[in-house]
Amino acid sequence: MVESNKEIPTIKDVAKQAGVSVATVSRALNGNQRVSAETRKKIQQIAKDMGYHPNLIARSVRMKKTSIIGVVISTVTASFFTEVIDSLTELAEDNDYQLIIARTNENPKNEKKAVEVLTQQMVDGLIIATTGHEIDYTNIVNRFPTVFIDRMPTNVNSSKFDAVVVNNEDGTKKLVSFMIKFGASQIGIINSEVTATQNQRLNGYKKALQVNAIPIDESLIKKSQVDYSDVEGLTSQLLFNLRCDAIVATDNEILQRVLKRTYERNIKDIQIGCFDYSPWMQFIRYPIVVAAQPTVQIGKVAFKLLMQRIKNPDKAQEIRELNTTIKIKTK
Amino acid sequence: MVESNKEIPTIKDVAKQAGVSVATVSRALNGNQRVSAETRKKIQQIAKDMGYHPNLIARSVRMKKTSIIGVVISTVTASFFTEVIDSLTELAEDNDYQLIIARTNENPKNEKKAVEVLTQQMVDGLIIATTGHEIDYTNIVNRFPTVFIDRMPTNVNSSKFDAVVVNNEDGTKKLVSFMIKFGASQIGIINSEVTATQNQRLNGYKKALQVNAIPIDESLIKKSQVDYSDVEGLTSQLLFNLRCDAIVATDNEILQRVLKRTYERNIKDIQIGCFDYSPWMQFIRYPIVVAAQPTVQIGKVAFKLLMQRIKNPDKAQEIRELNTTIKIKTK
DNA sequence: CTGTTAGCGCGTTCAC
DNA sequence: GTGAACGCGCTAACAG
Repeated sequence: MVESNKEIPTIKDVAKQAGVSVATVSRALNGNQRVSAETRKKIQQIAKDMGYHPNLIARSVRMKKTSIIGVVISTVTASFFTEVIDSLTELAEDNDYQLIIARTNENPKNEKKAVEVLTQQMVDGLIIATTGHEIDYTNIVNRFPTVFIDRMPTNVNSSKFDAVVVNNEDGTKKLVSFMIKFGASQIGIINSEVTATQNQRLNGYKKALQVNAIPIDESLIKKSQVDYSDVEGLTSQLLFNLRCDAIVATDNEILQRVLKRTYERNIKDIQIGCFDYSPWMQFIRYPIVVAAQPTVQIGKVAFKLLMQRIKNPDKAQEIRELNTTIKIKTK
Repeated sequence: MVESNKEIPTIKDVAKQAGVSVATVSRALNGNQRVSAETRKKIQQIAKDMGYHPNLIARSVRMKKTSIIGVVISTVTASFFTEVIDSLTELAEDNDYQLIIARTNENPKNEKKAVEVLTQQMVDGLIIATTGHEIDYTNIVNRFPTVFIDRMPTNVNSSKFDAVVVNNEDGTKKLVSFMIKFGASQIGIINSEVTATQNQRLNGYKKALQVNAIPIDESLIKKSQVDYSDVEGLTSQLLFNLRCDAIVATDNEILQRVLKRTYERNIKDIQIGCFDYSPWMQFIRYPIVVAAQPTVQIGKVAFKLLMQRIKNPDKAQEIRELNTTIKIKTK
């Protein structure tokens, strides 16, 4: 067993080995300064031989730039967020940034803690999917370049931030209109009421009914518990008591529980509407209309806006609204 | 619009405001030293009023401890990895660590780059799902506490690392045995050959056949392209030319393409075997046997082993092998 | 072209 | 109990 040297060489070690000052090493390795080609070559060789790599943390405190972006999301296990993160990760790699991801599980306390830790880490910027529960982001956005995604903050007395959101209302509106076109007449909806997003989706449902001259029946509108424990029961109500021929599930957690019940009860004919496309949906028994969120695009726009604000913290605020795409599986 | 002060207060600012030295502020805020209760109270109050938070980056260079763990995985979009990451995130939160996640997309070049960047960030430890393509980790594991997950490194001349892997061979062996028990006799398998993991899964398939006295027919063993472009064609071969009544897909990417073809061709009776459970699987038309990997457990064990090695870098090597759990959907 | 000096923000001697 | 001085590893300013 080779007992390798555990010490990590510093710029000082390289300087000593090369018989020059640390400043010269720094310049030689960072390229952009004037150093004789000869000494540069020599220093590069020695650095390589010693396995020297600059300590990015030390550089960060000196440069007041960490090249780290803090990302705050609800959970990594939801496809919407994994896809956004995947998109952000790719952009980060291309631009030499690192991502630190924190999750809230929709709990404002976790969100506060997450933002606090990230700012203490001196991140160069923040990308946040806020729970929106009255957290005051005024000081944060004034000090750190910040882009909100998915949901707008509700309580910020500053315009020094950007945002990229999805037109959820329009999404459900298109969604439900398609379902009606495909023959649905008694359409139930189950949402979860946690976020503003969810309410927007409900509004879209109502608008679609209005546009199609279908009266809004409040008994067809169900809100589930935050832990989704009652979704299956609500599904039964919609199916059997209220004779629905179609159900809209406003997110995938709800959708899976709806399907669990309809499969159990061996329901053959029902139309399903939902948000957030997953490739698994093509194997579901029913016709299904999906409002797919532009996750990759959200990542791209958020990253771009963040880069711009990092470059110019006082630039004008930009709020971008993106649209969903409807995907249809007709049985 | 309130124009808030953009400057982030440092320990120096607090000291000046309180009329004490920075040393006293540091002591007062970090608790553990001897400071008069009076001045401590006062300093804490002032710090709070000023919105002071310690600069963790600066602290890191001083303490030679970043409280950051680097995680290297294949992709964030695969459920196996998201579940492991979710588990790790929870443990990190509980222990005041941050996670920086880098992805390889199974490309050794990306892996090398990722590890390089993370070590330059002076992470306190590494958790790595290596592509296993001959990367020499000797120097890395000698310098940084490292735990490998999912796959063992192939080329390390040191035992200063730990690992937690899954018994893939046993997984497929159990999986296929169940399929046989449920009536399958002509069982095809499609795997992707990229990683050692995949080969182990193939071996388990062969062992299961042996144990059940079914001759191994090499023509039923298919390896797909890395981009999975030929999976659907291979599925057709297994179905129509080779008359399979069961197909094993060694990961979810393959599985989805197999299903795509069987649905297209309106296949009614076929048995499916696969790795990595997803809740969506309960809505698939066919009987299905899944070897579920213990993702949460993998995260827990990996984190624990890492903590132990951080505490004692010279401790004895531990290689943990965990088992899959079989989940069955009988139509 | 290169070395010396200074300082980023912090925690820790070592005096008083 | 408190302050002055030092150093973590690095880059930038100023000399020469």
